[in-house]
Amino acid sequence: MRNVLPASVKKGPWTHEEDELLSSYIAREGEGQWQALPKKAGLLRCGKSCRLRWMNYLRPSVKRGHISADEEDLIIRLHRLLGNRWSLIAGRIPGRTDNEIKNYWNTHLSKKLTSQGIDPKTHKPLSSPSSLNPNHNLNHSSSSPDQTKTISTNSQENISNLNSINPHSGPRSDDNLSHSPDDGFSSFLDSLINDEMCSERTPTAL
DNA sequence: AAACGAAGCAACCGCGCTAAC
DNA sequence: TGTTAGCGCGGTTGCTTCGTT
Repeated sequence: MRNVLPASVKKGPWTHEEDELLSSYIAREGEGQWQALPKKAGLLRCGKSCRLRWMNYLRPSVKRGHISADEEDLIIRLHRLLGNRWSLIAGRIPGRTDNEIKNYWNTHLSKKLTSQGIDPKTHKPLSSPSSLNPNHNLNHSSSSPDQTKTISTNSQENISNLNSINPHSGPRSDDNLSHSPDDGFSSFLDSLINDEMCSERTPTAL
């Protein structure tokens, strides 16, 4: 019933012409109506593919390229707080998309933390008994299906707090790249990040 | 210079949530 | 109240590029 695509729907890498069609259509008509968009824009893509392409690549506010040390540090802190909630993390880093952050984490940061002796899932020392989980004794088996579903205890606690503050559908954010720094959710997240920074500097304060 | 493997990244897939009917 | 369609998210896949032998 869902996602039944006509055989003519194109897949694979986007061409420059397709990008132009999509960008010009959204410039004229705006975002939304993704299911109807491909037909109206003259694209042989599914709506999902169009949305993804726009969100992750074509949108003017998307900042592509090198991730700075500050951004990297922020990603690590946010991941410690939120776990694999990439859209939430992306929402705190202007111009970065959830997909980009997810990829960067999987290809760079998880390895970096591991090389530093830190479990990238729990953010605890790999040698610490508390970080040992019977489900993932083999730290290098990154392709293990259950590994990706695991969220640290700290993260889960924080997420439950976040959900209670942000009651509309928990992890969802209306716009990954837009910010509303005045709302309670955002303030709460800021305070969590600050707490993290303080506790790192004074570990005994825990 | 060619072959091979590893790493990086764009894109796809499946699922869950929500709003509309 | 139940069903359906649309949207968005996280996980995974597969292609491309880069590095090593």
